[in-house]
Amino acid sequence: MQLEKVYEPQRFEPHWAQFWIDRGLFHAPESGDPDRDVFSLVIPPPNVTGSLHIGHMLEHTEIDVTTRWHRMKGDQTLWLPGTDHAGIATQMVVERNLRQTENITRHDLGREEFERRVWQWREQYGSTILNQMKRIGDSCDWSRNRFTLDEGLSRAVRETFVRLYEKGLIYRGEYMVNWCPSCHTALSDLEVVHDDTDGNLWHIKYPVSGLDGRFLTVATTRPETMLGDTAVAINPSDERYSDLHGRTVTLPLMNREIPIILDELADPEFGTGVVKVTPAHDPNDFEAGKRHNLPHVVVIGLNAEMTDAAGAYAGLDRYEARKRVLADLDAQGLLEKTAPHKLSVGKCQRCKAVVEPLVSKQWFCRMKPLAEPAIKAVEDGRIKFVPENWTKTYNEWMYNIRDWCVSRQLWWGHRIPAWHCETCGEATVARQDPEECSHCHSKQIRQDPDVLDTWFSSGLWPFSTLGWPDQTPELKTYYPTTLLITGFDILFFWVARMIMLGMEMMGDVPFRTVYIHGLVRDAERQKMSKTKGNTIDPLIVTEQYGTDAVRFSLLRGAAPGTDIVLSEERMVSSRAFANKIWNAARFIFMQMEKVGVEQLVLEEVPAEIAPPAQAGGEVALEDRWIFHRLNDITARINAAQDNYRYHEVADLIWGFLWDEFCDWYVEIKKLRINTSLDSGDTEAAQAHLGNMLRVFETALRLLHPVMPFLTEELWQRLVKPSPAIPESICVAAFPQAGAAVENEQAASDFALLQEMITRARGLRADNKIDPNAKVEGYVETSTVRAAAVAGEGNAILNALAGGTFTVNPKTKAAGSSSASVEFAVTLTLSGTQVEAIRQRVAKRIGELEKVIGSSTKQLASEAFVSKAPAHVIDGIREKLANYEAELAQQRGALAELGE
RNA sequence: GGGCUCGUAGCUCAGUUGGUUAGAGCGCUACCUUGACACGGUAGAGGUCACAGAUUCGAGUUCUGUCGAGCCCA
Repeated sequence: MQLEKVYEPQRFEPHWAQFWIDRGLFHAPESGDPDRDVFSLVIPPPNVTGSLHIGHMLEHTEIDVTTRWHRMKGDQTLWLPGTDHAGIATQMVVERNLRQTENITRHDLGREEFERRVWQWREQYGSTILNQMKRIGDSCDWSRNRFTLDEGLSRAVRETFVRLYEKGLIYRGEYMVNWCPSCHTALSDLEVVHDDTDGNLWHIKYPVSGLDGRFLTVATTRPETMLGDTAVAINPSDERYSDLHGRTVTLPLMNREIPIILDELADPEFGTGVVKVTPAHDPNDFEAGKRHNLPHVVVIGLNAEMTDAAGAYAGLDRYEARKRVLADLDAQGLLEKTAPHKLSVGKCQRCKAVVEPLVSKQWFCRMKPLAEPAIKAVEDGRIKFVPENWTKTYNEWMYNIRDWCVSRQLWWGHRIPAWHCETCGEATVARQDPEECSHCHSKQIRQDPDVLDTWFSSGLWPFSTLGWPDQTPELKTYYPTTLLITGFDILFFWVARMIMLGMEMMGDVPFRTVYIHGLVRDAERQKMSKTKGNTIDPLIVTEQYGTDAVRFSLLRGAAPGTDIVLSEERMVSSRAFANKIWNAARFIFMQMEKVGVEQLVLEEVPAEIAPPAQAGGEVALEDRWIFHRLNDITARINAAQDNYRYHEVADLIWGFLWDEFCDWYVEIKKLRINTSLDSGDTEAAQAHLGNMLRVFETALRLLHPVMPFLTEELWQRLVKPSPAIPESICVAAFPQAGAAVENEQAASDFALLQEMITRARGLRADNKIDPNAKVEGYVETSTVRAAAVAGEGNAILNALAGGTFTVNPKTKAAGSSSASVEFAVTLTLSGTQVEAIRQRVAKRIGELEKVIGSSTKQLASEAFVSKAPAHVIDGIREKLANYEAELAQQRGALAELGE
């Protein structure tokens, strides 16, 4: 079988993506198998309006790697996909569409027709991201795809709302909320983003009534709200104003008498110590207003325009009103000063409009009682955060939690299941649409027009997607889910709420571990954003470099707790790695052809690594070594997977395949197979090839979770299909380390051989020998082991160092040498360039003297010898002896050169 | 104001409980188109681990402080 010369992922990725889905390889059965562990995970549901961005790609890569690893380990594995309905975002998209195509608003259509249009839109575009996920190979159980507005999930939302209402955890009332004047809805605190902005602090003089010429100066950042002032406050302890207690001031521009109240709200240290109080337009003032029974004067309306109560300013936009108010105050000599001031301005997360604090009637969810069990679940370890320092952030927020405004004035979402009675004014909250008021039995009821915050339904995701409120087998099998992988930006929005609602509704945690991934940044460590134009489109780079290379690039940076730097360079090098593997396979297939082996025939695909076969009567050194190494990285990769150390998984497999397998093992097998065939020993050639195939096949399985496409393509070509063999590498056993091939002796012997080869090559380079020229030389050994290794590895040394080396010859010709602890390798050369060698040897002697000095000093220290553990001391003694042995040899070599 | 994270090779980053001469990728230098691969090979250069103290026989790793960068909450 011939492979193309260069790795071209576009040729096979779409094929395998479809293959996995067609064969149902990611399908999770509804019931548990008592003999297998269960691994379950729900996707952080992407926004239905969205398309895949690089952040998703990272998140999905980490999820997919973990999921594929568990599946291959034999766990009963479920990755449940889906999308959320994204109330505001979706409504905005469809409204924009209506405006552009038909020049109408949703109000022109009416609620019912608008909702129909949104569903229509969703049918047409809502699967974009799901299709993209299929293309990049996300190993989801697509038969369980869910949407937050599905019938079942809507039932879950309704059940939850009613239960919480019945427990008194949901209430309705007039409170100050964050109002987005552009989206026309209330927002929760979390949906408001704060921007530090340059503004002004305006000092305004309010005349004190009855004291001619006496003023109280207030400082404010929002002068337009003064029109709604119903008091000014001073601190009760502030002696500057103690004579004004009980008096009133005249509100400028409005000529309204308002009281001077005593309240802690006024900070004597800040500004003049006097603050204006506008209960209808500021959350702190709202509270103060409650304390002092102050009236509310609403001067800014839902459109951010001044209301009739604003008198002469009625109808103006809030910022226009600000200008006019300031101008008028100035004209009356009441504007004392304007000082630049930095302030934090709340904006709508969605549309960036400046949020207006307004009093309105909304539904709230009481958080404290829900937070308690959620705090406890993390405290006692039933839920673990990775990295664990997120626990602190989580606790911080949970301990200071405030009630959650859950109603939204939108048309797209779960309608609040409450009916208001026009007769008695009470609300009926019910699981089934009621016919009459449950309080007075009036038929004059109508449903609350509001919908719920999208996060309310997302908060139920880990169990609503499994069928709750029905007690389904899936719920029993897969809840609590094993793991959640998500970003820190939705820790409060989503993770915390899932924990609270999971504890409340299910009586158990929604997941046992929360892995928080980092942020993808560009090569300059900048956040990626559309406005900066530095985004990397995963679909484009996937086409360019291959999905596997993009995944690999992301993973290599994904050390827990760090951000991920992604650059073209990285993807280029990952693609180079993929190409390297591709070409290793290409070489292997060529050898198979040469030896007459069509495909790798396996009786099974075992998890544990079995010992290599003998070739020519013995197990070759390189086989003993590579199987040991394979076993070692298998153990390390499993451990790294277990601890979400994705960067380590990637690095380990890279190092093994490139540095050990390709650079050493394959080079040696090249020699072995050729030698065997040249001498007509087909059996030996087959044995050598067989071992190489087994190592490669096992490595492909180790690599599969990380690079699913490339490994599937090669595995399918390599392994001969049979009923005993899985139909895909994605369900073949993940390798497990065992004692059978552990061989520390082979590891250190091979390392010694590598050193001989490297030193011989170094001599070639130092002496500027033509890389194609064959050299002559010899190896002298000072230990029994080194002699054995040099003997067994002689052919390898000759091949890889390009020459003929004898071992411990009786007569030695002069040449340039490189000496190590256990051996010296010498090139016999005519016209040796001694100086280069001399310099290198001298440098090495310097290094050795330095470390010998520090080791000797350390061993001479009474404190060290008496307190350090024995193995550390022994280690240093041994090392010191080695240094000294090598130093003696180096000095000898230097002396020879000097002659 | 409170909290979190980071400062290690030219660049981007690893370095799990303190322990023998601190690693990788990219970049750089020299040489090599050798029948898997130039998306390659071989050899090499490059680091006072931000700074100052402390603990310890021993600190990139622990503690305190300083400086610098970023993020979250109020």
